[in-house]
Amino acid sequence: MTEAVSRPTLEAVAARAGVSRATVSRVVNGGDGVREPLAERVRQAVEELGYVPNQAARSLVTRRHDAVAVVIAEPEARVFADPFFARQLRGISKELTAHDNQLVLLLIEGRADHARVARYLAGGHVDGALVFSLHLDDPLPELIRDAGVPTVFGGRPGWGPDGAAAGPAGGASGEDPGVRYVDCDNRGGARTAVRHLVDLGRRRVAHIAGALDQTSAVDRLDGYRDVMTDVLGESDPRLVVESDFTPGGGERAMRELLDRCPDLDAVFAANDLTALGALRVLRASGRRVPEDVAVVGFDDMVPVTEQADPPLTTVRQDIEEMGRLMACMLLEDLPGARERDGAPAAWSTLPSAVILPTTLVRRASA
Amino acid sequence: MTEAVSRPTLEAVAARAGVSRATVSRVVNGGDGVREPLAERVRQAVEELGYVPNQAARSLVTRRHDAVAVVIAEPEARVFADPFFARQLRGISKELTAHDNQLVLLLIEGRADHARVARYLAGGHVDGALVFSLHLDDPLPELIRDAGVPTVFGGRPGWGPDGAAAGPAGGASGEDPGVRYVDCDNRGGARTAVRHLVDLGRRRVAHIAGALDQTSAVDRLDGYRDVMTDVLGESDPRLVVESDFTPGGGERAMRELLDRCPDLDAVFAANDLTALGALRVLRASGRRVPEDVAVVGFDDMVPVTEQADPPLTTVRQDIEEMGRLMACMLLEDLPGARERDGAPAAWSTLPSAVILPTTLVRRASA
DNA sequence: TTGAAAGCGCTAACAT
DNA sequence: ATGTTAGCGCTTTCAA
Repeated sequence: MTEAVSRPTLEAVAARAGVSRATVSRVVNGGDGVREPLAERVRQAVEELGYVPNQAARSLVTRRHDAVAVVIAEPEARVFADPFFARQLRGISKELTAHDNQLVLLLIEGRADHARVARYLAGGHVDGALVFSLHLDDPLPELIRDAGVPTVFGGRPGWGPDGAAAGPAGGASGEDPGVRYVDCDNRGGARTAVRHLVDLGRRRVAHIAGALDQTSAVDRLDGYRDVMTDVLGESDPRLVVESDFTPGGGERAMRELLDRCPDLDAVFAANDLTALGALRVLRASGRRVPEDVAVVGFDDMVPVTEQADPPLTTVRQDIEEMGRLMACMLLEDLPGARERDGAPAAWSTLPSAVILPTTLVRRASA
Repeated sequence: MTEAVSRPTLEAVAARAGVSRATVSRVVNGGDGVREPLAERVRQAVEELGYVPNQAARSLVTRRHDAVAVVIAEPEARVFADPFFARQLRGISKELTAHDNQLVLLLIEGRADHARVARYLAGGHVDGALVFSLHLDDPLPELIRDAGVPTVFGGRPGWGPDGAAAGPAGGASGEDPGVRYVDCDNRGGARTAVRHLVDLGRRRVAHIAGALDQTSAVDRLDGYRDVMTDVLGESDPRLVVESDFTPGGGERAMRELLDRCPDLDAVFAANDLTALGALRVLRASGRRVPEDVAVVGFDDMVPVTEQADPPLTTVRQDIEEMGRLMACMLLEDLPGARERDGAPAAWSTLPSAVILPTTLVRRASA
């Protein structure tokens, strides 16, 4: 193995530049308070020696790591079917990179991993955490709170006092004000979708819900119910089936729905993948989409929606932006954020929760 | 912000247990050479104080980080469409976790990021690197070599002397023996796929190749050609189109092929996503699959292949296992690997390159 | 503005 | 088997 030979230290650079370690340190960390000719000599030496600071030594004294953990707690299935996480990661990565922070990925596979992750976070190896895919019974939030690590959640956490999402225009809901999260306007997006179906003249609108132990699924269901009761005075429970955000689940749910209500004329699926499954079953049942049954999805995973047959009308959320914002929020919470980025007078602090808007993307299915 | 108060140090534990720091250190790191009653007292103290070792301090002296970088160099498109990376990451994560190593994710977006990543790796922040998705002109390998970090590649790197993959049964090809990588038997898998089509009686077998700046695409093309020349004495170049591993690319390629050779009776696509696009165009053109045109994909991304219409016959590779093996190989290269895992006498070293077998999964499309 | 010196928390020789 | 001690490479008072 090519073993890295011992890297040059501050000491070495100092010697070469003929200054003290302290001076080199100053130059390396922004160079305030070092006169130009000297600073230049130091930079020279750094360059020539190929000096790179030893992060461990630095962390030891600063107690900062410039690293953030990303915790993904999705047990199996969905992570693979769904480009969702790849997208979020991309957004997060961009933002972290821009601020010279590293991304430590923590994937949770099973029960034992919760403890492992909690220990890691509590161990002070990272400056903060970005946590995804919380399920209602998830032990993680509490463990994290105990760990005392600054944290931002992806998606509204479910343990808050209320089960209601924010209104269409965004703004934090009535949660524990300390909890920071980024989410899209699930409820509002769902309303838009269902309203669209209603505007198309559909009245027997079914909903294939996501896994209801996740707030996104709950909020979308609520949005669906909002419009249905608004329009019809009630929401027929037979038109709702809980599923799991996967194509296979979508198929099963669609069969169930057709069984119960063969005369349904529209379906709002909790996400695009579910819609895909529904589409297949509808086709197999001899129904035409959208003529007989109109279908709307959620997410707008472009490769999925555009390749669907027919191309899927759906509610778009900007997933990458959500990731970026999560990272942004977290970085803001970290000590030293302000100084490090040359933030001017108007240092605008993000609110405790950010709800991104959604938009309806019309394609052929509805 | 809930700010973590200063954690207990070794010193504190030592004081509480009434022993020296060295003794505590020994117990914490495996506890060899500490008599039981004492060791127990130390464990008590650790427990009571909730002591967690400071990784920075430890790294500073051991020069190890118990962290591995995963570098994904896919510019855009594919990462999102394809659950491929999620799967590999899962495999890697499992193996690293099992050996108490952390996963630092480095996503490469553009040209500037190469330098950033190289600097990071050279900076000695991680013990090793797992690198994916190399393209032929990629500057990364060289930068990494210079960085002197132990590295394992995902997929055969393209800069070696030969352009040929290993034989069907696996084994390293004639590369620089120092380069370590894990790949599936792309060429053999392609052969199996095309042979299957030929066995079905097809003779006008087309191939939609992947991006030919990646060895996986080249190897699959080679496998295709192997069989075609074997069966027909030649491989008609008009039956091959280069594409990009995406559904959209698959569509375009399929149209092109139908244009050139309307009488083709089979298609071997470089991956499942490409096959998906091809399927759509074939259907749109009024051709039945598999009656008129048989289609075979590559990868076996189950959510894709099973949901395809008709379900896709494909070549399966065990992606998660590839990830696991990559991590395994890297860990092996790291100093101290042997001692840390209680490896017995027969410490079997993985070969420099591992080629995993593929299997044909028959579904409805061929 | 620059330098000297004191640690940060830990491991690993070396003593005992 | 256990304790003592000397750093690992860096930042950060404090003096000059």
